[in-house]
Parts: sequence; structure tokens; C-alpha cells
Amino acid sequence: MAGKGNDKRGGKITTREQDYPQWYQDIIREGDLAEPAKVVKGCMVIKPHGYAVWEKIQRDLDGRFKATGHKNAYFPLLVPQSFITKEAEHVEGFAPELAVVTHAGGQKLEEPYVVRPTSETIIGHFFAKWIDSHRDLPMLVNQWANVMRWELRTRMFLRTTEFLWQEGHTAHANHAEAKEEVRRMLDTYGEFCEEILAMPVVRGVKTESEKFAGAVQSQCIEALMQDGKALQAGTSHDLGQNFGRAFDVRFQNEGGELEYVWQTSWGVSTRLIGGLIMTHSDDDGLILPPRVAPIHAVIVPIFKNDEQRAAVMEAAVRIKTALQRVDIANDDSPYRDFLAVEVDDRDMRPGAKYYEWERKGVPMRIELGPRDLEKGQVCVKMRLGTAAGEGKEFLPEEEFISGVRTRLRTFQDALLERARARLADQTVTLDDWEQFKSTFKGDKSQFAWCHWDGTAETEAKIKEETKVTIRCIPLPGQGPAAEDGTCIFSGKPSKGRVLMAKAY
RNA sequence: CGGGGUGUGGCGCAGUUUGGUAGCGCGCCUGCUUUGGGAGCAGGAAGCCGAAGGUUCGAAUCCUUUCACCCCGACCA
Repeated sequence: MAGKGNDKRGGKITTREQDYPQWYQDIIREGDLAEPAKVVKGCMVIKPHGYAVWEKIQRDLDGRFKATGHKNAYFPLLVPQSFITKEAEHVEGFAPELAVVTHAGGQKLEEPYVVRPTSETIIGHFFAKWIDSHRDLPMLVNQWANVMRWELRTRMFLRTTEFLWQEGHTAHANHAEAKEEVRRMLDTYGEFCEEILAMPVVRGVKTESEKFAGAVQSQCIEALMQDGKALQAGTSHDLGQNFGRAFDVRFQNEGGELEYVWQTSWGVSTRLIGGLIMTHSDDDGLILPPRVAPIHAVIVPIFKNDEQRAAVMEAAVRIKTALQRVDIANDDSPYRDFLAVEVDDRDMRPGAKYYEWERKGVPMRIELGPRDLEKGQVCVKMRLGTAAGEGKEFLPEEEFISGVRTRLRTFQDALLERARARLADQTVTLDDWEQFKSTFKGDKSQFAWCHWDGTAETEAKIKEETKVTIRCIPLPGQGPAAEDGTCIFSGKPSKGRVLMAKAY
């Protein structure tokens, strides 16, 4: 029964209604995803179960990057301090949050190194060495790495001092091509979030004040969390020729003239795991979509004596073996996604195991005891009642095995549908400032499409008064159709609605 | 950086006001009984109380210094 596990043994999960941020922390702890490092400020330890989720994210995204022509590379963790200062806006944006290495090998360094907060600068340096001709373009590289930003306030997965991410860096011969790349990768992220994380997103463009330090334009995907706040889940930047100029990345075009390259960069981080948690999980613990679940199914054997134990374990292993041959990847996927199955034969009461695996977000549980063996059936329980199944189901073993791929894929779809329904439900169109203020009163938040006069002043004032920020200016098809109107705050003319919400 | 808080077995805490040589719950180990929604009993291991200095016959407790981490605000994936 849902909700019964709280206030009993095995760790407490605060309800979302009581205290949403505390619930979030509890889910991470009880789901065994991560813990604060404590001994290193603002950092976290990603535990095996959490890291396995990241590995699944990596595997899928990496395939998508390669399918769009990118190759992986790796650049140094340390960046000469002077590199950071070469692009004016970039320094200004990142200077306050840099960690700097001043000593090494027992000596003071001639020039300090900064621990990369992002790698545009050092990659710019190498692009300059590698690119001479239009024939070297486009240069399409991606790096899986850790970066460090000395943030003042941290939250596990959402904002930690050190975090894991992927940063794509590309150089092109003209702006149009670079812009295409920016949008291509944004769409790659959007599709990934929906297909794999079952997390719907809104695609848009950042305002001037929210864009990446050093970019001409930043595009983003924004997801809606259960508490109504927005999570920037990924970004794709048009860097124009800014870094090309700063690092002298020039190529000879077809006409023989020297020209600066047009660059892009794009990234998603372990923050996606935070988004995953706040999109699907409930008061009983983590809920993982099958496509990112490190364990898809747990088989809990039930027996009273050694004889029963032997018979049940034999059946458990048989079922596990059959399930491990099932692949839930898309038909056109570049990789196979075979089911990961665990037989939990620890000496514990079955009930204790059920609660534990529910907290860890395993999508499907199979209970197997003497009664099932007699009837040739299995007892199946999904982590959440959906179209994929509700309550405990008793199915003939063969039928269960042959239907399991559909079952898990239906479960995945149901999670996406549920998230989409919540997004639709918590998105409003507002035209009245008083209504706006009451919508965002106190800690309240949701997605609101509002007219904005396009000025940074208005944007800043809205933020100051309500903590609400402009999440993005929607790309075509991502919000209400463009229409003339008046700014919700200033009453001045507006050409279209923008997405507003409080953000993580 | 401003405000608040906390450092005591693995985890969560009590003990500090009123100094007397460390305790509780959970977890862990061993054994027996259990096992279809969080097991019971019995036995056991584990901490010189964040660090340094001081007061005292005696300090987790009082004084000084210091370090670290957490939470709340301003910056950010």
C-alpha cells in the first residue's frame, strides 16, 4: 500500500506537501543515489545506483552525438588563468566562481591555473591550432568531463561545486551552419528528455541577461518540476565569432581569405538526474523510467524451508535468464538495452525488500513463492499503477515473459504522459499583473505564458518583486502563437508571450 | 559575504545550564526461531566527545583560539 512505509523503519521520506526540498533530499538518500561529500564543500558522492543512472544517460546521449557526426575528445582539467580573461563577457560571467590552483609540486606557479568551469577557452586554443582551412570545418567534438564552479549555494544534482557533464564544441565556416548546429543539438536534447527520461520540455531562447557568458544567443530546454518550478535541463549556445576572435581561430575560406570560425557549444549535466527525480518520484520514493533504470526488475523469492527455497530459486533464476534476453531499446536504436534483473535472496522479510526496492525506484517487482510455482504463475507489481499494470497481477510465466517488453515500454510511455498532463495542468496564460502576483505568491510557481516588453529593466523588476524569471522566449511551435499584446508588468507593447516561472 | 545552526561509535541524537571519566535508538556481528508488505529473542563489537591551547585534583561539559560542514539570502548547469 502506498504511503505506508513512512515513519516506520528504514528511513523517513518527508512528504512533498510537508516540505518539498526536504522530500527531494530524502529521495536521494533513500533511493541510494548520492550523499553530500561533507569533507569537500558543496560536493557530492554519486553512489553506484545514482552513477548507473548517469551511465544510462551517457550511453544514449553519446549515441545521439555520434549519429550527428560528433567525436569525443578530452581536454585538460586545468586551464591557464589568462585563457579565461581573453573573452570579456566570459571572464565577467565566470570569474566569481572559479577555483584557482596557485601551487603545485611544492612551488608557486608562474601562472595560476583555473579548474575548468567550462572548456570554451582551452578548446578555442586547440581549435586555433587544428583549423587552417575551410576543409577542416565543421569541427565537431564532444567531451565528457567534470567541471567546477564555486557556487555559493548547492543542492545535490541540481547545483554542486563539482559536477559531471558533457560539453559539445563545434566550429563552422559560416553563421547559418553554426545556427543549424545549435538548434540540432537543442532538439537532440529535447528528444532525449522526452524519449528516455520521460520528461517533457519547452524549447526556447534565453533573454540577454540569462544567456551564457560569451554567447551571441543561448537556447535552452526548460522542464517543469512537481512544485511548479522550472529546471533548465540543457543549453545550446551560438557563440558567434566571439571565441574565434579571442583565440584567433581562423580559417582560409574558398575565396582564399582569412576568416574567424563560427562556434557553438552545448551541454547537459548530472542535473538531469535532479530533473528526473522531481518529474516522476512520489512520497514512497524514487520512480525511474525503464530506459534509465539501472535495474528493471527485482525478483523476490519467498519460501519457508530449504526444499521450497531450492524450488523457488530455480524458478527465479529461470525467469531472470529469460528476462535478461529482453531488449527494450527502440527498434532503430544504435545499442541494445537488455533488462537488468536482480534476484534478491537476502535473508530479510519480503516486505522489507519490497519497501527498499520501491524507494530505489525499480520499475517492476516479481514475487515468487510456492503458491506461484504450483500454478505456474508469477506475481508482478509495477512501481506505479499505470496502463502498464495496476496492483499485484498474477500471470502465467510464459505470458508474463512474452509481454514484458511491451509492459515496460507502456510504463515508460505512461510516465511521459503523466508528466505531460502535469505540464499542461500547471501551465497558464496570464495577462493581469495582480493575477500574476497571486500565481507566484510565496513559494508558489508554475509555468506562465505572459507578454513582455523585451527590456532588461522590466525583466529585472519582475524578478526583484516576485523572484520569477523569464525562462525562455519560445521557439516556433513551443508556446502560444506569436501575437501582439501588452507587457504584463509595464503595459508597453509586446510581440509575443514568453515563459515565466521561478527556477532552480 | 551577511544571518542562523551543528560538530559525541557507521547513521540519528541525548548528555553541556549545575565539571566526576560517555549513554539511547537504528544499523552492524554471532546464534536460534522466522520469511506472501518494514521479524523476534539472546549474546557481542565499536566512540579517548571536530582540532589546538588554557583553567582545574579532575573537562564532552567552563574559557580562548581555530577548522569544517549544513540551512536561509545575493550568483549559476
